[in-house]
Amino acid sequence: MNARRLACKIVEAEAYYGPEDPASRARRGGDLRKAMYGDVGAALIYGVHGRWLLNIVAHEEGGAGAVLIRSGEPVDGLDLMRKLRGVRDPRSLTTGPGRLTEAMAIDKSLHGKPVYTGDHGLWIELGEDVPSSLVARSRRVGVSKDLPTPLRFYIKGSLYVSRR
DNA sequence: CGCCAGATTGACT
DNA sequence: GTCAATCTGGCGG
Repeated sequence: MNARRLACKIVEAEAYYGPEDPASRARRGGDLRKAMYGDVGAALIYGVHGRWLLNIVAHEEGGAGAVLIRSGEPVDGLDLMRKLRGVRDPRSLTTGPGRLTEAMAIDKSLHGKPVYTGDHGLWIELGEDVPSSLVARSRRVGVSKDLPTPLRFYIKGSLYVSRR
């Protein structure tokens, strides 16, 4: 096992659509908008409130959108995560979008990289199947202008979900 | 170049 | 529960 590998299981995510979504960054201009229309499966990383947030570009042909990775359950490299975060409690390591990126050493340098290959330091693998009975949904967290549709998905009962 | 909103967090009452 | 520090990207001048 590679001591430098940092791994966690994604337990919480949110969907963001294109310009029709009032909370979407595709609504504004610039590089973020371009990225949301760009290659599906690319990491989309941007800063808010002094933190980095990890998204994966996801949309239909010709559309725009992304999935925000909000929370994870630490799997590998806990010691290094503790060092990066400066806390010991596993629940405060990767629980929350800003905490997750800090614990996993994710920053803007990984922006635009595809997450389905591992040759640049960041990748996502398929894990075990999660029965849909274990997936709960709610409205998005921290969004000032949310859609009426619940677009946050998380694993029911997981201790590593940011909000219950 | 300055202003300001924001998909957050941690400290505090 | 409340509140302010944080800093990047977008946008106006």
